[in-house]
Amino acid sequence: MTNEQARLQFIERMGQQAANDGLTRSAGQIWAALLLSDEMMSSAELAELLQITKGSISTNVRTLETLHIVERRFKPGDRQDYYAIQENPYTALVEGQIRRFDNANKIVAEALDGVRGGSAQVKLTELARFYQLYQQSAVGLLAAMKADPEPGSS
Amino acid sequence: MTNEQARLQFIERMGQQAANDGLTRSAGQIWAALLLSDEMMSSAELAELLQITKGSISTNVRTLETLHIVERRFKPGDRQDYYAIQENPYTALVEGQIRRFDNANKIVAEALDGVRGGSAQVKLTELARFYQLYQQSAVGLLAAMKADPEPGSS
DNA sequence: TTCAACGTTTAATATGTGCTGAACAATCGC
DNA sequence: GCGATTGTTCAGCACATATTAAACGTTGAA
Repeated sequence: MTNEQARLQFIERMGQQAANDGLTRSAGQIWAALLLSDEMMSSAELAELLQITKGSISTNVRTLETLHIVERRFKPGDRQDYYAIQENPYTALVEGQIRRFDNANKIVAEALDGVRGGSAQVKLTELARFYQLYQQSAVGLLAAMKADPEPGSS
Repeated sequence: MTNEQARLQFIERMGQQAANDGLTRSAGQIWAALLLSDEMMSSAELAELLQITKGSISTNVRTLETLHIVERRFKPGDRQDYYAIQENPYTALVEGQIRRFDNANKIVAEALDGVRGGSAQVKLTELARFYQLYQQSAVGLLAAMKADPEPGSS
């Protein structure tokens, strides 16, 4: 398999994977393209490479920005916006997951407050325990990632 | 808030949460209803409580079965199928997540094999490292859950 | 055998969502 | 100011998916 084929395949697979994780296929493809690129890329370049309209690039890049995966950069004297992968993109993802566990914990805690009944209490407590363990695990992961920042060569 | 209101609210919220996690709203509602119920429930009971047709109950219960969250039970001399939450429903969820990380790792590993180019190698290695750390975290969580099986009272 | 009850499957419908293409706003060079 | 370039927004369309309603197969009782 040529270098080019490997790149296109990776872009396609990241698109599929993103679509399974709540993002859009285009967002995953943009992510992959920026991972593979040595330089930051303009939206025109992304649109040409991925065969996506600039409108879709705009919206998808915005969601990747809010997820702190992609950041917008500028070249002096150049009106175009450029995009690149952020410095530590994955800590933000784990932090987002932790926030979601917070929400889940709230739901279960409120249910435990208001619901009476024998085995329901038991099973809700099990569910709450699961969410708490999962959250602790995510917090530990985040700490490990921050302790070992994988200092990006450059 | 009455006991009944708290139950309905929990069912509704679990439905929303499930819809955000790749399941359907109905699947989340069935899950919640079985969590709250002291006894196992028939599909007729579920359909009546959740206002869902028996067809939808059938398909959604099947997906919950394949996820090892719900199991099908029978009463002697009763032709109806009954459903209940499985014994340790959450270990199976973590195991599923671990399998998904396996897949992600494969994608990145193959990309690392085939892609040449300066910073791409670095960033792909970072991504691989992230997936590996995340997977280790999930494996640790699974071990913790199995070590502390939260022996369901009864 | 016949009928009733139950679970499954499937076609049709409804609903949500992503993408496109065009209109719009903003900015820079001339 | 004017035209060109760029990013954003939005209506319309296309597609995927969940739900329903009905048909079907199966099973058990009379």
